[in-house]
Amino acid sequence: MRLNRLPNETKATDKFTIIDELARRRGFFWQSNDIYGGVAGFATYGPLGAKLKQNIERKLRELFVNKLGILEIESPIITPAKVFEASGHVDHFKEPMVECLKCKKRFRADHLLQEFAKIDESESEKMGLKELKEAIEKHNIKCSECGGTLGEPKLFLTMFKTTIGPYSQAIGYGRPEAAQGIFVEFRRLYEMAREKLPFGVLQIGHALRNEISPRQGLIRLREFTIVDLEFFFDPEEPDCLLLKDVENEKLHLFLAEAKLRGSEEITDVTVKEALRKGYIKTEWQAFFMACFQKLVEDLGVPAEKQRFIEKLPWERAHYSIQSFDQQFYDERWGWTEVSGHAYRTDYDLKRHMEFSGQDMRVYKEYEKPVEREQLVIKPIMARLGPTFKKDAAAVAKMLSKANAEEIKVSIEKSGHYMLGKYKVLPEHMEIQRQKVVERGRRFIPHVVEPSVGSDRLVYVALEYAYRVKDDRTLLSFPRDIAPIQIGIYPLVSKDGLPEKASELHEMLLDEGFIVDYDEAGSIGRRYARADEIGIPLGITVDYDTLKDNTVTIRDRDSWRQVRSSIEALPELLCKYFKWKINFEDLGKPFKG
RNA sequence: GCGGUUGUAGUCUAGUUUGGUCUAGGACAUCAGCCUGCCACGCUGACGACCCGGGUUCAAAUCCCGGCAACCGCACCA
Repeated sequence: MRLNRLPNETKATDKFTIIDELARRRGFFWQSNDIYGGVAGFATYGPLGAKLKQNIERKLRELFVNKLGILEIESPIITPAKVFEASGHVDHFKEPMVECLKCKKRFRADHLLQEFAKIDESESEKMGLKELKEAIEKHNIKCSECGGTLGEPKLFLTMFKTTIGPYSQAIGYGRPEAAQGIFVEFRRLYEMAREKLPFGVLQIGHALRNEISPRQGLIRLREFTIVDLEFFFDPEEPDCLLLKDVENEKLHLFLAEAKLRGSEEITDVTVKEALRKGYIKTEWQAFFMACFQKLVEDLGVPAEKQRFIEKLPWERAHYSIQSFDQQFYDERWGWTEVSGHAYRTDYDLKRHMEFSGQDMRVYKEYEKPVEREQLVIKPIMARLGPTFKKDAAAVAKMLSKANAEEIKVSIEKSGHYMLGKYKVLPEHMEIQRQKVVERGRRFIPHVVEPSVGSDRLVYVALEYAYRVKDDRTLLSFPRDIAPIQIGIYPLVSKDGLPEKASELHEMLLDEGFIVDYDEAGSIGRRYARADEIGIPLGITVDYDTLKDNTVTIRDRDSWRQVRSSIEALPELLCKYFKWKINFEDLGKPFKG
């Protein structure tokens, strides 16, 4: 990611600062462990923030788990080292750094070699520390800032490492992504999906990344909540069954090809076009990108403030062959990631298959069994034995595994076949054409992975909800994510109004709404307080309520009011919060 | 990690240059009470802070050193 640069003197009143202050003051989030000075990269959610986050995650679950039938699991954060050795994280999730001995500037060792020694990326990535050191010395690379000598390259592993139990050799890592918790359970999950592809598994949970220098509040944390969705499909049947639902959605793509040209050109295409023109390699990936655009839109970010930026090959994670980052436009930080969309292919399952020895393949039956002729080599042990003696068994095994066509060609041409160091002759084997019936095939499913940071969604929702109206702050949350749904206020705190309002409060709580009761201060002040934490509706109990059991309902964003009877409230409010009706439908216009 | 700037109640801040009535002032918020008739009214009162640790000094919010944290820049960012 390239953050847009800001002028040196940032206005003290930019949105980030305001939201940071508001968040602390009203209890959305703040830096953890403050009484001990705090440490960067950890945040605590207060009562409102915790609720906001839950609501956003609930929305995500409604979309993916409830509507699309994606399976949700929950797996541990601490994971045995083996898992991340298999996943490639132990090798890749670290950065070789060198420090200039003179000016103390630090650089990525591999990047230096790419830049100054023209060693290509794939090569420099494979280098160990020694090789890096030697290469730096050989090419006489100096500090690009001050010309000073560079120190020893050192690796910085960005996973948190720990030991499991009292055994120091039992190494564990804090997971840097929730995805591996899904991959390692693939076999069971596949059974739970009734052994059918495609299917998806989602996990929402904490992940740990020991960032070198986290900043930007909720945007970059060392411990954060990640939502990983692994969607498994048959690479030979990559069609997305749900593409119809999104194919005409417009996506703003910032393609790698444009980036390479140094251009900031945005390609505006529909999902359908993006696939047809090959901008996005797999249908399911395009589908999820459209879903996430919609989701972020529903959190308050208009589509034109969003884009998908394609990662350049060397920017991509080790497991991905195509990645897009979903970004939103942030006033302070510029284009900022909310989600990543990686085509992980069969990388992870394949690696776990290799490292664990467990079969991660699925079996798919053909519609009709396929009959085909196959050349089969049958070793004749009676002849192999006398020729190869104690190696005979090994030769026979190799022979059965070898490419039959190749052997046949070789034997027809030269009368023998070289099987490694063994020379095998026609008499050692029988070459047969066999009819083979194949009823299905085994393969490792491919995976597209949308991955999103909950904390970033919370931040984006806050930033885009922030408004100032008549010098008053309000958080204009979409009504379905607002931490508190309804405020109940007696117009004045006397003459029985508080009692009546409390009754209404109890009643709405009983109906399952999240309701706040407030009788402190003037009515205007209470409205203002409520606006600042984004309560969508305010219900005021006044003197008429005592007479005819009606109340006023106030809209946070327009400050308009309608009047409605108390009995009608539960149903009306329920519909309102499900977006079935609008504010005006809640009652008759009212002028206070 | 480096460099620059900074660190005073829940929040924003005055005071730091030139050490001393600073027992640290104000505003907003919060709480208690009065008031209240639809958009931060007013009044009375209460709660509440010098980032942490050393040092210099008769005396430190103020000066010095170290740590921590934040912001900005560099670097990093699957």
